[in-house]
Amino acid sequence: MDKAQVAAVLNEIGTLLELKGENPFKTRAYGNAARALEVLTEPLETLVAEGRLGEVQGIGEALEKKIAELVQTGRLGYYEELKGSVPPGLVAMLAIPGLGPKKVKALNDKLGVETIEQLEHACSSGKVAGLAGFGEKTQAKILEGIAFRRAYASRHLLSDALAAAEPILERLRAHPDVIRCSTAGSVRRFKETIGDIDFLASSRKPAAVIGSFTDQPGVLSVSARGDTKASVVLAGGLQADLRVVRDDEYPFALAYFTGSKEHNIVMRQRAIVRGLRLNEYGLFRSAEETRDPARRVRCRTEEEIFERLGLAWIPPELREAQDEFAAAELGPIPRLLEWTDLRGALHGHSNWSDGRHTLEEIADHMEDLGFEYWAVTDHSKSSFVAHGLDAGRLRRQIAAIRDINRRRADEGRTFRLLCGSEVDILAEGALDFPDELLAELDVVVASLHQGFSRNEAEMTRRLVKAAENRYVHMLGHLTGRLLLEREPYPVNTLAVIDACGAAGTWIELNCNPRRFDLDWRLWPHATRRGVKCVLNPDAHHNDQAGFLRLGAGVARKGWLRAADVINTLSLGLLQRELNRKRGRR
DNA sequence: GCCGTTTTCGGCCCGACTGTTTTCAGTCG
Repeated sequence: MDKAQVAAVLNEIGTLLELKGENPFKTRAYGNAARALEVLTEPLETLVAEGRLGEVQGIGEALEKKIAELVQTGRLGYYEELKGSVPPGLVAMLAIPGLGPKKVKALNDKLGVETIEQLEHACSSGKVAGLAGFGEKTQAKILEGIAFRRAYASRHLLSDALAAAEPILERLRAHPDVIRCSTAGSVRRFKETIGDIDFLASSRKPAAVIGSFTDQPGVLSVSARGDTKASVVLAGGLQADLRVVRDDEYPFALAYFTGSKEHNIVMRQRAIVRGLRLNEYGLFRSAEETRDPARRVRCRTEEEIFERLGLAWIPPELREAQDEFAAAELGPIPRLLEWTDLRGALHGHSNWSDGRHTLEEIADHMEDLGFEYWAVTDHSKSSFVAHGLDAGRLRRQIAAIRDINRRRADEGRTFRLLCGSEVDILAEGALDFPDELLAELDVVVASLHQGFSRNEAEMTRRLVKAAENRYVHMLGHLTGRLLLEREPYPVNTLAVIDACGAAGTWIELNCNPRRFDLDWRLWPHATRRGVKCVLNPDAHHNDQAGFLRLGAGVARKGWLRAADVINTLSLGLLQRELNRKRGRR
């Protein structure tokens, strides 16, 4: 079993233990261990084989044994026994708002409910309202939750959340009673998928701000509305929450509601060690009084809160309780990539394959946006559903691009299209075009589009072989995942990263919001191995140049700086790097 | 189940809200 599978089992054990009514700290330990595994940069098997698993923070004696059993045998007796003792439908019920482990357990114990369908039936017939601790409102809320779940997905793409958030934030900014406002939560942290959208505002008249929020266009229903807090459901099933605080509380509330939960826990622990107490209202000098402004440490910005806790300011994207505290203790966090650092992109499509626009339209649009270069990398012949190019059409496209560039040069314009291909990686890692043809191109992206059902060893071998080809500049969307749709194909990403490091091959961060592939969690490891990143929109339409802005936020989550990203280079320096891979000067 | 410059036991982040209660448990973020 690989670490992702082990982590999934540990998370599930945590959930199952919750449903059995176990000590909440024990159940949390499983979640913590799963998170610790996800960011390991050494192969899990190595740690297990060398008996060093216990050295990982969050993994003790008991979990070390359980994880070793999973890695070595692919099974865990404890897990199977536990799983057998809890009806699988109970886990699904936890996803219904208002239902936690205690209530689900009560429903199961007292009514024998084991599935969501049975729960719906029990609610409809009024049995749930009669239980101790339940009532009419809870029963109605459960029914509503079941219907909502059926109608909408529970998580959303970052791009959808941002598109919904921007007009709401504009409206807040324009409101006369709003002093400061921001998105918070996972949107502000640029998580690749989002549960709900959080907003924070400061005001002297919270009721007016709350009213404007719940009454705005696009709100389908209001699920909660208090004095300082409201929740609404937007079109598409997205939920949006607004908290309104006093302006002197704003920086504390912003830090608090940005999270992540795990990051906040460490922040609070740091406060406690310093004899302070941290919550969403402030940082306080007394352990007892947690609202009194007179005892609050004065901080006007998030920066000052971090400073008071012995830390440099941590950009929201990094607040995932991974390595940000260790880094922020040492001094300022390095300047992370900004999307405005990007000078162009190296993976995009035209209407020669499955893109929308002509070469001229692409050149004009990208030049207008201020880019210096843009690579056209249409599909190769094996991707026939995408109208992949054969050798003849590719050579004609090269000529067409050279012609466009020549005309621009004559007019004294510096923008250039680059000739490229997104060449298919075939079985056994062979490429869809011969090396002689690849050598005629400026840029080569190698990607997998077929044969996803091979096993991990084969998939890894194919990618490693492609990475070792001197004409391949980078691997495209390395794991093939489609967020909320399709899992990554099985591949040993660490081994592929190592091979890229050795061969000087770059790895793409595909900025299509359905992909964001390679995952941000792996970039710190890739950077340590000397692998450069390329931020690519994989654009099929000119509007998709905007994907680069989203991708830059995700790149920041991976601690990427401008120097780690190839397409921050000017055209001249880029061309030198493109040639260097091929052993040319 | 983990962890230790209060180290092998006794803690483990903390407050708001909701609905069900008559003093609070459960859920959520």
